[in-house]
Amino acid sequence: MLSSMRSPEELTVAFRATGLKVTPQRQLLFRLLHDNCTHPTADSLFSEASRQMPGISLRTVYQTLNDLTEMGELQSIDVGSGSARFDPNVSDHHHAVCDECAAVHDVYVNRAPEMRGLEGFAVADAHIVYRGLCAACSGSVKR
Amino acid sequence: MLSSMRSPEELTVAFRATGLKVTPQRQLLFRLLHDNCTHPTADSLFSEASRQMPGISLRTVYQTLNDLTEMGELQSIDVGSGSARFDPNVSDHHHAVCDECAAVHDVYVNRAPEMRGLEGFAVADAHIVYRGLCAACSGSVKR
DNA sequence: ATCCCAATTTGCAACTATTGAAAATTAGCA
DNA sequence: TGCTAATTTTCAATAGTTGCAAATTGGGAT
Ligand SMILES: [Mn+2]
Ligand SMILES: [Mn+2]
Ligand SMILES: [Zn+2]
Ligand SMILES: [Zn+2]
Repeated sequence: MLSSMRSPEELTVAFRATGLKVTPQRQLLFRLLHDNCTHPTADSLFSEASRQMPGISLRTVYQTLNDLTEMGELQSIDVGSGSARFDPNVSDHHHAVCDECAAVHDVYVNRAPEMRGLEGFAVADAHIVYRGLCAACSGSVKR
Repeated sequence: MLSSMRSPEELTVAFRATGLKVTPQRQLLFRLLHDNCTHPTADSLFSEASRQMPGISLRTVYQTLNDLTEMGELQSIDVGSGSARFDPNVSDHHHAVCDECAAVHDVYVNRAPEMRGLEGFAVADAHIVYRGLCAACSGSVKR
């Protein structure tokens, strides 16, 4: 059910097995993404990566994210915030975006909703984006 | 229920009442958008507008679309196709995007799905994007 | 019918997110 | 230790959209 990206160690093996090289840049990104539930953007990952490896290029971050996505280790999601968010949680789930702090949370729906207007449409995928205020932000309402 | 953008005539009155001018450019866009269920992009509207009014600028199209959106006459939707789609149907509904022809169809859901992971999240809005093959495209599958 | 001026349009530069291309570097094997 | 294909870096280019300033104009006032 919960299908998560493989660990840095497993990815190292998997990459080499496919003829892909395991570079320090890639290893760093494996680590930054592992168990990362913040739904980071390429740029936020680049910022953190730069701190740990000054000189790493944004292009490499994009490249690696795209590679991992093609391999099915990552999911690229679009919540309408302008830039893609990357998600090591590749299980079938949805997202809630806070209008205040922009945090992205996972949402699991049990049963698909009944819909009208999809007669004849062969649904391959459905993604729900909820917007509103997260628990932290709605708790700290200024009133 | 079905809340649609007002007619060109009604918008003309509404605009003037607000101190906004009714220019030929705006009138043209009022007409192009009225009853338009194609979920057009700014650029597709610009193309059609240019045909009827050579010289109109893309900037004006964006400006007018943004104004109408702020006024609640239009809805700007993001189905992940790179550019915003504008929808004169401002009722609460969802969308199905064809992976083959990129057409965007309206979808109405009766009952919201049960979800998990939203404890404490104050949902202000939810939007579902379905992807797959539309009736036309799944009918003409090449096999 | 004309004036006037705030609103609008236009033209174009700037901006953000992402990708393309080519040169420089390097992982991993022989 | 060398070799070479894979990777990284650099930087230009692209798409969609917005910012800004100069030129134009709708529509009320005269
Ligand atoms: Mn997620
Ligand atoms: Mn619609
Ligand atoms: Zn929040
Ligand atoms: Zn189709």
